[in-house]
Amino acid sequence: MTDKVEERAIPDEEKRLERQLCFAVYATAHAFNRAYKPILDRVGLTYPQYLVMLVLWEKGCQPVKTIGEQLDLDSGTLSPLLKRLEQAGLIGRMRDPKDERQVIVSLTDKGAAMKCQVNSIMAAIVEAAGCDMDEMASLREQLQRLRANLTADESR
Amino acid sequence: MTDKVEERAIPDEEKRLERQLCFAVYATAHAFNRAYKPILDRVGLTYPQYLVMLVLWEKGCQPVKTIGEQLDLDSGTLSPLLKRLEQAGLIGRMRDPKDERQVIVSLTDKGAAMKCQVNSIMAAIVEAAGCDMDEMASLREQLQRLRANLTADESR
DNA sequence: CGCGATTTAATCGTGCGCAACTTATTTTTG
DNA sequence: CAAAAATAAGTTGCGCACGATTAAATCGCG
Repeated sequence: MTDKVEERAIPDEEKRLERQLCFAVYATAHAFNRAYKPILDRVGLTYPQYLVMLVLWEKGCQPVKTIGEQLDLDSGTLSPLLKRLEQAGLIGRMRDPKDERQVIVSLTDKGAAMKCQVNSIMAAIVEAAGCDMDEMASLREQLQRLRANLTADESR
Repeated sequence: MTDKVEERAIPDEEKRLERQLCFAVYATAHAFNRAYKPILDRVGLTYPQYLVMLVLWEKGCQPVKTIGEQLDLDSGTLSPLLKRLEQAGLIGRMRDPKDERQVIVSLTDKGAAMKCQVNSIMAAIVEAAGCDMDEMASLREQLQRLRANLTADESR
């Protein structure tokens, strides 16, 4: 009733470790978000919007579908997000004449021009992360593997 | 020339790497969420709600503030979340008589009983992650360091 | 050719996550 | 002691995420 605290302090080492990994990913994602926020606020983007812009800067105009595949997001998330980017004058959207189901997302001049600012954004984050390149590469690879495992498992 | 494509494909090695790390964390967090979802659906919890329950199972009843410190969440996130857990009959909330500003969150019998189910939940995720313990420990440590860097930088 | 199945976006409802603000209760301090 | 500052929780507004549904266009198969 008041104190059943005794046996729950260290339930099981392996489970404890697992908890900390999933939580570490969760909390680090939030920390990244917070680190990006003040920087992205200056250019008027949210972090997911910035990711979409990165895709467009790198790969050029493309349908909503392929953006979603690269970012692992569906139309339920992307449609309103893209609408906001369009209202901000950074992207344009038009139906593909070859396949009217698809909406091709393209950069406006304003959106393309914003690419110049990406250098200072990334530099600020790299500094905030405080990792050397080897560390970053190693961490990224491990996360990619973990993510692949989790995603593969999902299909069962 | 043909170099033009290469130049565009890899604008700058360091920046490209950074993009992949922040995105890797972002996407892995989503992958964890999706991996947990079908499992947690069965017990009627969301992933953040599960994290709150983990804190309560481990440390016992405590004020909203300390839950927030451990999960890095503020009252704006926790208040409605705790309200839902209360409505689900898993936790209770009452003002601390010693300091009426604080609300002490406690487990109900139903909430405490749910702890038994955590074993199968964690086992399923560990299997889905497909990592051995060393890998998990290493990854967790790197993420904790990264998160600490990002958070420390924030205060500047 | 026609009609059902599939594909692509958009919409809706729910639940975070967080900044900004509000309210209530200490705590500090002049 | 009383006014001001600090603290804890809740509320509001906005923007993701995502499941479920809808609508339109295309594909495929008889």
